[in-house]
Amino acid sequence: MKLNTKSRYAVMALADMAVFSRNNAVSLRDISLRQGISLLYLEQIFLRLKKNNVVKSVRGINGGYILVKSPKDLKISDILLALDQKVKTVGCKKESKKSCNGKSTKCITHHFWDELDIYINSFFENKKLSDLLKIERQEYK
Amino acid sequence: MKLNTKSRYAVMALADMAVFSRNNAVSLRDISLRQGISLLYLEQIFLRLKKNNVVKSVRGINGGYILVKSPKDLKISDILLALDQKVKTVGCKKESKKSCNGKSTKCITHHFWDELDIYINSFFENKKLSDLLKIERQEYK
DNA sequence: CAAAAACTTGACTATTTTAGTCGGGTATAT
DNA sequence: ATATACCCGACTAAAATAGTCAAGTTTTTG
Ligand code: FES
Ligand code: FES
Repeated sequence: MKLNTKSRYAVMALADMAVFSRNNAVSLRDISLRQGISLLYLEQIFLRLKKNNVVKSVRGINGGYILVKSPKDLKISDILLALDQKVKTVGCKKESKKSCNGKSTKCITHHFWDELDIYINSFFENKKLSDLLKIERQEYK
Repeated sequence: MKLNTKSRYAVMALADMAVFSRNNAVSLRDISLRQGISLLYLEQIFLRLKKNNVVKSVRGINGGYILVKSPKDLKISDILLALDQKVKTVGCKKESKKSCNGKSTKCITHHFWDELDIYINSFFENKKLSDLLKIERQEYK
């Protein structure tokens, strides 16, 4: 049960922006250098963040990205959602008639995993980007 | 963020045992038929459950497996642990000096993922196998 | 004893997912 | 003009996953 790097880097990059932007756009190049994330990979990630309205872009020479919401209002779940990373610990969909094992009845553990999904998602729902910064600010210059 | 099938099938199979054993050993063949899980795959899973003392085996003709603890006392985390599925949402190890991005300092989001891991693990720590059955019993014959 | 049921074990493999890279754009400030 | 930085689809190497296979051993029962 691992988070993929895309989600992790997204959160990392947005946290970086929250720390280093002073109301101006932050370029991916800077984020890449500070956080040690491949620039090309960041581009791919920010494409989706932009499409899902988490950031907006400024093109041209002093361009970069800007957070749409303030870190206080940006839920971590918004970030994960932008990257299709809704937590779904098992493949079995709530809606579909078919259960995970192909049978028509739900498997014996179905409800349990549902409960787990809700539990984890609520963690991400209740955390804001600003919550990360509070804790890390002392350690990180 | 998905659970692998090994862990899911393990929980499923043990729940099956809890329901269908009447103090006698339950054969993998029966579990396989009831739950629709490949027998060969179950063998692989139970090997580990046995090594980690979650079940014990009875060989020979009316053999099978028996839960070591009662469902009331068997934590879901014990099951996951037996399958090396400790929840570790990011690759970065607590102990190691190296952080996830290869730098010597921990990344800006490190603490957050730590918190998440603890949160999720506590879910598994606090759930017992018997908790699954309570809920499912009505739905499942 | 023989045969069948059921556990034991390591190795092997196809498929899928992940974690990126690449190439060729377009917009804009100076 | 030109450098900087976003834009976007397609591609790929490597790792993880989900499972199979082969070749056993042990124990019960007829
Ligand atoms: S039927 Fe939903 S998890 Fe198995
Ligand atoms: S340094 Fe630990 S998660 Fe990045």
